[in-house]
Amino acid sequence: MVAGPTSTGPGKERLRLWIRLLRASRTIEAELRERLKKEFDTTLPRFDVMAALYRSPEGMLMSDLSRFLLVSNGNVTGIVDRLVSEGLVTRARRNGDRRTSMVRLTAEGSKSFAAIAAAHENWVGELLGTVSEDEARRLTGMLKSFRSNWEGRE
Amino acid sequence: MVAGPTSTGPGKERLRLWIRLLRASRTIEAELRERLKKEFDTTLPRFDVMAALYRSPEGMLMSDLSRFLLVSNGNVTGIVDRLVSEGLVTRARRNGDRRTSMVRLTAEGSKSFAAIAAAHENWVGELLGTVSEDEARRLTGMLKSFRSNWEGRE
DNA sequence: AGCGATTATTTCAAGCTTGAAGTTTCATGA
DNA sequence: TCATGAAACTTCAAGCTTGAAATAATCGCT
Repeated sequence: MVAGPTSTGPGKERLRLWIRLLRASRTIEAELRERLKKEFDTTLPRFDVMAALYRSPEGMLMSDLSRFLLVSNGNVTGIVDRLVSEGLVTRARRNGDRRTSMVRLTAEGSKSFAAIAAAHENWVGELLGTVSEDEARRLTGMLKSFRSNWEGRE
Repeated sequence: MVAGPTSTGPGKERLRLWIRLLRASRTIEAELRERLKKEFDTTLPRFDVMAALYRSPEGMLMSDLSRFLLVSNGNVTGIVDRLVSEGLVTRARRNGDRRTSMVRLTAEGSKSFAAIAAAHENWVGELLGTVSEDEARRLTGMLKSFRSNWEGRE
């Protein structure tokens, strides 16, 4: 996924884009992962789950989480298990539907996340520092239109 | 890594870009992974290693591979182990430095990769079909300049 | 020659990830 | 009511991933 196209031709331009896209996100992701580990002794998947929950104080279902984070159900189960055992989130059984449980940040989890998120935002600002504000806006715009087109496919 | 910034402000534009970048690459990556599995019964990491080797008929060292693919040494060991056991690549001990071995595609591996790569290129063309050729070129350009700035940091 | 540092690689534990199979609960229509 | 199917979730095996520790071979220096 990281090697480039070996020749020129019609479909090559998009392949080139894909390679670049992947290398950029892997590079940044690796750097963020390393810093999360070193500075906060946590991981990217845990951060992702906490970020989602932070936006939803009322809580989220397991299936909400997996849909939002673009990962499988079984995956979320494991990550939430670990977060629960660390006291950062809770699974609250509901009265209505006993199959489901609302996952929420604990007070400690919320406090912990706020601190990590602040550092995270600064890191991203630093790592993407060479991209100008204007360029960032244009890139974001293109990626956004890609996304909405994607969602509207059969 | 997938949730968005919750407020507006100075550093938010790059954070927004990062979120979009990550969601786009995860989306495409998931689709490619699924197709590689279904159509060719292989995985993205195996494909990546084979793609790197395909570009270097003379072979690559394990450390060349891990550097090129942006993954750890131990990681490559496992993937190459599996490719060797499938008869797709070989580890050739060298006369000179007995610590190292040249990893090469076998004839079967090379043939197999060529077929997969052709399908892969078509998939990427399809998945990024909504991005115009011109947009693709501009996006690639921005990502390329990000990359070269990145490499030039201390 | 020999010793300490460096380099290339493997091994390992812990955690992430998927997809498939299994469990429990709910909804629906005969 | 109650069976049948759908929905929410968990479990599991296999593979990916990292970072640290262990091995082995080479290099540089005296």
